[in-house]
Amino acid sequence: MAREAGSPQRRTPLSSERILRAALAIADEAGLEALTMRRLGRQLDVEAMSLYKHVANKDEILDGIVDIVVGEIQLPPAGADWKTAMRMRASSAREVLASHSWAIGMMESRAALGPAAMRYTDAVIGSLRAGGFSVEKAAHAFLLLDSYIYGFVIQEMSFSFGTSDESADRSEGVLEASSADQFPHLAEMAADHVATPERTYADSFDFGLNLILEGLEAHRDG
Amino acid sequence: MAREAGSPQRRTPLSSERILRAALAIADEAGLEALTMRRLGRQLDVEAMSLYKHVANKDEILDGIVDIVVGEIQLPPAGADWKTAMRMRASSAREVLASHSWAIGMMESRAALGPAAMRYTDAVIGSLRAGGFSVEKAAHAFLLLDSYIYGFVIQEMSFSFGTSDESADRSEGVLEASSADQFPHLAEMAADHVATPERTYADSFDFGLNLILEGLEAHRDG
DNA sequence: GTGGTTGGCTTACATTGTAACCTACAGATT
DNA sequence: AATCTGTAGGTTACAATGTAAGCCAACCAC
Repeated sequence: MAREAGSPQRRTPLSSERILRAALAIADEAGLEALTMRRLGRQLDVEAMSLYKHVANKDEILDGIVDIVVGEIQLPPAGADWKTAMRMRASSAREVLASHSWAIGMMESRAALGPAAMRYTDAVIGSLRAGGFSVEKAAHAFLLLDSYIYGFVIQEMSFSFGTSDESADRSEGVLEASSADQFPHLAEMAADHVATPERTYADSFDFGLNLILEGLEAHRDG
Repeated sequence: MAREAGSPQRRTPLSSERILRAALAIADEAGLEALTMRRLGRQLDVEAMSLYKHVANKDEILDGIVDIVVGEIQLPPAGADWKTAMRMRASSAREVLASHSWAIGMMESRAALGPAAMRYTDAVIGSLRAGGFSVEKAAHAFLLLDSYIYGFVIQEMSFSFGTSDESADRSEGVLEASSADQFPHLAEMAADHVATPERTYADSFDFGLNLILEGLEAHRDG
């Protein structure tokens, strides 16, 4: 089981980075509920308890992988004007969060910002301030934009019938059987959505984002 | 241990409603992680396994209490114009979700809409359609508004230092020690926030909500 | 060398969700 | 009334989880 060519019997030593990297891989491939200490140990070819020599507990691992994910989000480019900067970081955030679909659910519980989250937050606020927003307006804008991004990803995830087979069955059943008469507007919209599978979400995201950006521009120094 | 005065030895029988009600109480009072089948049984003066005569599994309970919470959200009043209707249901949603702070974290994982969620969704869409939105525009508006609401509550929760003691310590420490020079914009904003404890969130919520509503009005039949 | 630190292993335990089975009583049937 | 049957509860048991405690071998500075 030698990993390094250099010393034949020696495997590459553990480290918190290696642990986090492996934890992230498991969460991405098998879901957050599959991320157990024992499985993480197996992945790293090590006993579960050995992990505790490098991390305090599982929560620290969870905090760590969330911060890694946040670190993948593209920072708003320093030179660009605030609107395009926000557009870029927003679509990057949506992309990143959607590709680690478990991450959104953790943002809520994990309170303290990791280093990447601080960097990200600071950069976003900086971009807004440079664009002419007062501290207070920048706070409002930041909260508004991030609320939209997070909330959108949540909904995008929870409506994702199309990948899951049984949920498709269930939702189709529910929508067909009962709601046609009981919930006419829901049925109408669902019927409209059937034709357009996923393109709609990207459109919707851009629609909302543009609406918010235009609104912010109008209120920028109100 | 008789509960009913009528028959002295007989306790009030279990039912899925009673179980859900008790589960909701536990989650509210002690947090979602305190909601275990054994504790739920204890609360109802019953063995844990007896619960399974009324619910299929724990997930069904979780789905159930989420739907109860959604049911607490005030539906958009049918008569009112769409803007005030949206304003009312949005602030009700924020209030309800904030008072069951565990609920937001579950919206993401639980895919299928429960009956209350369907009623709610249908009513919101109906209100928008009645206000002159096309099916497509109503879908956009719905997604935008709900994204904002959910995302806002998430951030409101995760920034809630003030109740938790240790998180206050931590965040203050982090913000003071390292970030003053490394993250100047973050520090600046944090300093600004120190003076205003919670009033700011209500203001911010209204600001964003108004901005979105105005934007939607402009795009209503674009 | 030697003594200490360190990174891994082993064992163990409390807590979780839940499967399988048992029991006693409420009503229906005879 | 006597019997049957379904059901709401209890009991036991098990596998999986996070993690505390202690052990040991290999490396390090001296």
